[in-house]
Amino acid sequence: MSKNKKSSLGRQKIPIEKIPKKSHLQVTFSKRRSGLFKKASELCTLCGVEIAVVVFSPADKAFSFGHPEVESLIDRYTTRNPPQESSAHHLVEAHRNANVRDLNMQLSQVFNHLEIEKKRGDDLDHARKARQRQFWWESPIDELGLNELLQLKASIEELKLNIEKHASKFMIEHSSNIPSSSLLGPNNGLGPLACYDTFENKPGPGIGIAPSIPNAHYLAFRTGYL
Amino acid sequence: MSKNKKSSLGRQKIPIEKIPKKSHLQVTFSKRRSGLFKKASELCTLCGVEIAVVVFSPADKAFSFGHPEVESLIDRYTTRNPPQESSAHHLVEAHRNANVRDLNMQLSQVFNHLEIEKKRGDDLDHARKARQRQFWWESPIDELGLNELLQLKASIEELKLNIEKHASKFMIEHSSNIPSSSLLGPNNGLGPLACYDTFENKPGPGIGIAPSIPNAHYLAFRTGYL
DNA sequence: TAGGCTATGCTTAGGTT
DNA sequence: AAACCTAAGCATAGCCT
Repeated sequence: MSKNKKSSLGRQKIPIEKIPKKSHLQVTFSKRRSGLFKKASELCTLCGVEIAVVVFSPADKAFSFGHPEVESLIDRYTTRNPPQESSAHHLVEAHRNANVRDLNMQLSQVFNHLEIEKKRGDDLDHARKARQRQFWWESPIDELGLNELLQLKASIEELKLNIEKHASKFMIEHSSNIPSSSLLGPNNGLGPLACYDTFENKPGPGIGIAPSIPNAHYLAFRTGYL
Repeated sequence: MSKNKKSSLGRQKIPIEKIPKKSHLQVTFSKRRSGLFKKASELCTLCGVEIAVVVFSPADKAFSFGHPEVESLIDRYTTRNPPQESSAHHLVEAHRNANVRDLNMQLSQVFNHLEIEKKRGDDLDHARKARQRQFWWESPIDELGLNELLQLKASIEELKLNIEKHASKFMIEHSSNIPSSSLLGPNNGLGPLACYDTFENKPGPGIGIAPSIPNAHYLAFRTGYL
């Protein structure tokens, strides 16, 4: 932010000769390669011509750019294929289109995958944030107000009773012949929890960020978070 | 030359799309082709790499640049990239007219984005799974075994007591002058929960997925999930 | 490693010859 | 067409994150 010190000297002229420093060379190769490909693609688009570029990196890795496809252009170059309307050309053309479609397909697939992944990420993130908002009673206890504490206590009492019922049911089912219905009624185990619904959706007056009141069902028995 | 009229407007921006006017197109093709070859040769020299460029003009004439030679590089390229057209037949017709430059760019961009989103999704998902593993008692109650139920009940009883204490503390602090320490001791509110540590890390025998036992501290007072 | 930034050097659109 | 001119637009070297 000083006025007398430039943050950069800007582009400096370099001699067109082999760059001695490896790291430097690597950066230049990367930048100029993409620049070259961009120029090729622009020429391609502006003039509607077909271009293939193949570059072997310093590490001998092959990079290529081609419209339509490197292979078909190479083919055409080596065989000096005349254009238009010949059956051979139809094959080449078909191959070319096939490659274009292949690229399109890859793009579609990857794009779809991206959409899915993005949505998944968004959902997970949103759910996490919602959780933090919804389950305020899981905050440190010292941050809870009296109202929240009392509600939490009530919920927990109900929860405890429910746990006891289920424990009893469990013991009965696994240690005697007394049918559980005789103790617990026809409920399937979720039924008893219905009573906790009265705790639901009751706004918490003490805390602004609390959109709802905890209920024992959610506290311990919600099946999933995301 | 006149003093109030510039001899040239200089380079003007043009959209990267097919040039409609033939004469313009021809000039541009010529200029940009030589520019492209120059760029290629510079990259060649600067980085000591091998490059082949093949361009078919609008009149379908072949121009090429190559170091060392186009043919040898083509040879090298083709031997390393066995042509695969098996996937070519699964392709969608809809996008066949899109230009490859855009597709390549989109593909790269989308792919990069995908990598980022996927990693984000994986992280969130992993955290969620870790949660589910850690807080097994939040599974549906019917999936808990007797042992888990009993432990849960015990934890909840302790939790309830703790809640009551805090509620009392809260009421006292907000309605009288009696210091909370006289009722709760010097603990900061988290202290009393330490006793629940005995519940920790005791493997639940009934459920294979239960790596730990709940304790009231975690059950209600953990501050974050991810 | 990859991207972003900035100031220059380089390329090139639009003319003219 | 091809060669040259001008100046605006782009590419990119060096630095930083």
